[in-house]
Amino acid sequence: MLSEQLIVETALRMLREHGSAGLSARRLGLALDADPSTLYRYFRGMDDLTLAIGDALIGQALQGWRPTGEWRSDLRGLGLRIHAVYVGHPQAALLTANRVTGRAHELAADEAILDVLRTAGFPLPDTVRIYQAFIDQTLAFAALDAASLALPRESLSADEDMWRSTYARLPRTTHPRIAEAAHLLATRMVDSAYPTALEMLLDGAAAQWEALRSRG
Amino acid sequence: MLSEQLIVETALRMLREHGSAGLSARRLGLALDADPSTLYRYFRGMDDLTLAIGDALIGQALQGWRPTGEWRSDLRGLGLRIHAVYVGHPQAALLTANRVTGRAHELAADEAILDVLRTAGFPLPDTVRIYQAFIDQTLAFAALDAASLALPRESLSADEDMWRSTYARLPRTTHPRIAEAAHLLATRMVDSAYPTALEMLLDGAAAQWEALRSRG
DNA sequence: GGATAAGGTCAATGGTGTTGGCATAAGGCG
DNA sequence: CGCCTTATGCCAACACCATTGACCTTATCC
Repeated sequence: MLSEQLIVETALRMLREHGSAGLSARRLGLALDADPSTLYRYFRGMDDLTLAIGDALIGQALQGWRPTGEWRSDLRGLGLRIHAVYVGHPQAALLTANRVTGRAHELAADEAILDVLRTAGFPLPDTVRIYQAFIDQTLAFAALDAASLALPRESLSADEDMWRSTYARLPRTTHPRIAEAAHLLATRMVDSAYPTALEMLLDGAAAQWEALRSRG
Repeated sequence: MLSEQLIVETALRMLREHGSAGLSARRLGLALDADPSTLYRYFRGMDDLTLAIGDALIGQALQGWRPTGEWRSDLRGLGLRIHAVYVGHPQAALLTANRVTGRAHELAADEAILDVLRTAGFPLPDTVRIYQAFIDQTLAFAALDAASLALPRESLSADEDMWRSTYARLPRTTHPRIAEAAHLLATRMVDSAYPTALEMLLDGAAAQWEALRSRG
């Protein structure tokens, strides 16, 4: 009746509906119509469940992805996919974005990224360096963007209101620069800065590739 | 006897010593030799205390900073200072890096960044865009770098060990790319990728400044 | 048909944030 | 001086949390 997959799916749904503080063994058991202690038959604890949720996100990002052979568009696609899935599950992303799960889907993603770079002809040291910069930047922006999406709903303290209640009402005498920019800061971009940053990173990698190519 | 500042300082010390899960109202009260409920005379709740901790970090980063008038080095200095303070308090950074406190020091930091750009002659829309990219990138990397420093100590699950126990032992048949890179991945950089990414962002801003200057 | 093991329940333990009521002490003011 | 107000701290309690060990089905294999 119960299964690891069903539990993870239910947990993801609860995170979406009740916020990242709404996930607890008790509530999860209630949603599954099972005793909370039952969950410990499938996971060592809530932390283990958290890692499983994170791995499910990565798996969802990689689903259906196939390398094209053009390393730049492949990396772009992988980064945007991972970022999109995390932003699509903000509460879950907050819990998992900075964890190393070591589970199947995460390993597959790392293998895929490394394979794209190696197949393109990058030497091993450069591959590892680019890989680290690429995955770190992707997850860092994913976590930040997820946080701004997840926090307003989860808590009534609502950081979002801060922009209207505090920033927009600061007197020009004490904070002139914020005051003059208030109307622009209030309508702050919902679009993430990640795509731009990703393109800049790919530019750097391309320059390196050209340098290698010219030297032979 | 008690004071807001004393409570925040004690909380920072507890976070450093006992990890980010070791901060609780009860333990904090114990460390201050006061009843947990006393804390609610100074803060609306633990979330309010969290925001105060975050603002203390920003205040620490700005302490002693003065603008030189050269916008590029000013921004670089601000970014590196903020990043360094967050990485220096990893457990506290994890709790606060993606929150908007709306308190005095945060407002001062935002005012300082905006002032640097406006004084340099950037138009208002460009100023706001660069400001957002700059602060988001700084905080995103700060949070990610802090996470990798904070997690190993806080939990015995130790993501750090994952690299040795899992990644380094993957068979070449199923994960050839990880296997060949394992020795490089194991000795992964302790250095953050933030300085490089920051310089790239400043490059972009400089290019924009040149374009504005050539047009008049 | 009986042993074995898996899957689920129950009750209990020790932790958490938070609240309301009560005590005490300090300071302002007639 | 005496009183009143306000601030500050303590105590007891509430509702929630993760986790565990003992128990009870139920199905499956030999």
